[in-house]
Amino acid sequence: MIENTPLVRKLGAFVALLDPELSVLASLHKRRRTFVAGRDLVHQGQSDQAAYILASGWACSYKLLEDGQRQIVDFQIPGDFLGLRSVLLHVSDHSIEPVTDIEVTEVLAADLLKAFAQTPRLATAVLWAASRDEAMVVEHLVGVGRRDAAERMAHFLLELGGRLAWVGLGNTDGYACPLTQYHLADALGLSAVHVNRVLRQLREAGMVTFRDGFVAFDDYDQLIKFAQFDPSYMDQKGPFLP
Amino acid sequence: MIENTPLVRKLGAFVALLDPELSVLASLHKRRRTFVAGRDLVHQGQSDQAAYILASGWACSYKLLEDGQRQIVDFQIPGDFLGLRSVLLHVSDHSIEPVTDIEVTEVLAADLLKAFAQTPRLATAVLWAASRDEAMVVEHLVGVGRRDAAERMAHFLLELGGRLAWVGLGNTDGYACPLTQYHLADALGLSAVHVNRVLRQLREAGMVTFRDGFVAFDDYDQLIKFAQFDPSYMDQKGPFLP
DNA sequence: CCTAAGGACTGATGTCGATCAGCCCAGCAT
DNA sequence: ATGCTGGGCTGATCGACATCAGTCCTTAGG
Repeated sequence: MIENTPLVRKLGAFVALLDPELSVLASLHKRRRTFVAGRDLVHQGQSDQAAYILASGWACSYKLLEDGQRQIVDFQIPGDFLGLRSVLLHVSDHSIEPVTDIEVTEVLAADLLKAFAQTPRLATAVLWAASRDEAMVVEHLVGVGRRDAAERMAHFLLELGGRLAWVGLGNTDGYACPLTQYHLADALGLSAVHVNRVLRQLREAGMVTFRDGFVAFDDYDQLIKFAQFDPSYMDQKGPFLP
Repeated sequence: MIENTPLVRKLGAFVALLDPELSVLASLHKRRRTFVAGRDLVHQGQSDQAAYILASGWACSYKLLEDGQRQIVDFQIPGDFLGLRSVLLHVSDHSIEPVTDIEVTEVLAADLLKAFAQTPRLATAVLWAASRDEAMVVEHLVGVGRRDAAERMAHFLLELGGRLAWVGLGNTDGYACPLTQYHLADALGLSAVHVNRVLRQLREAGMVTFRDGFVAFDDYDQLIKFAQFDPSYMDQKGPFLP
């Protein structure tokens, strides 16, 4: 029997992966490595030979400005690629920090490109996955550009919840969330102080409570409405490349 | 002789395209169509069977919020895909508006997927191109999240200049730019009023002048420094998939 | 010829969120 | 037991940018 990793689940949503593809995919999983929370595994500007697939834990990718400010671009949860773009572009345009201790499997650039050459359907599947990730970055951009702090926070917590539900780590009641308020601030383009106030505001409005590493949706429907959250772009469609 | 379109030039930067790939690419170019400025060619929520490759003119992709605000995610210039993500994800999560009258060639979803299956290297090349585009959206996100209005504007104008230079439509002196101040506002997450003030400020500082559809870099080096612009992520690397 | 409309531009006023300057608590190390 | 550190939390002040309310100019249309 072929293994059923988070990645296989993710890609399988787009193309019905056949045995040859699955075995190529399995052959990619090389060394298993672990990293401790807080110590970057990739630095901006570094040129990389390997990408990783996140097996457990949370990470975030971010960019640093010269004045020391940082913008978190995305959080990665199990099943996500780390540093795929770095490999394709030959150099990392961002840094990656584990939010918690994490486990990853290493994928060598050469192996990945070879795998694409051998199994075009796999390349298409990865392209699709990358598109979904990009759609999320775009949504993030819209939030930072055009939503006020509270809407932005609400939207962010909902999206994260959707992604987690998606890999079995959450539901409409809530989810475990190891992020600090500083992480939220850097992701949402706010100050940590203001993040705190906004969280209080949402809590007092009876919509979400984020406390002790747990996000609880107190009134899911109201929150969706408040955030103008459109769940459709996160819908899982069945495979359409047979 | 195989044709040399902007797209071929773009993809050729990553993989050395061979004759079979080039002919598959050529076979993608189906109907040629034109659209007039201002009338959307793709609507948010619409499900699409076709993507386009922009042959001439400028377009922009944007998302609309319920309250009527809009965020422009990216501008497309000749050689760029329009709506590639819509095709891959089966539904468009954004709208596309031609900024000027444009010419495009249509690419049918089915043809594209078939082309990927036949020529894996082409799929890899498109994945690479998509990664570069995503890197740009990420940079955009950083700007909107963490830079003040003037830096944001400066950075944006430089990046656009880089992309245009890249397809032969500009250089370090400046470039023709059909955008209105409203476009800039919607792209940068500012009000049109403030865009105007910021442009004045940059002009009076002797860095850039944007006037009458033309962006002139008055002091390129100073502007780069001011914007903390890192040109490296736009560097053209030679092909590395032989 | 006159009007309408879009785009650039400006001053006055208002507000959202940053910044500054702190307190409190839990866990951990000396 | 006593600091120290990281994270959560809070009030006061300040500033960047939005909003409002216009003017001016050019082009297009009746």
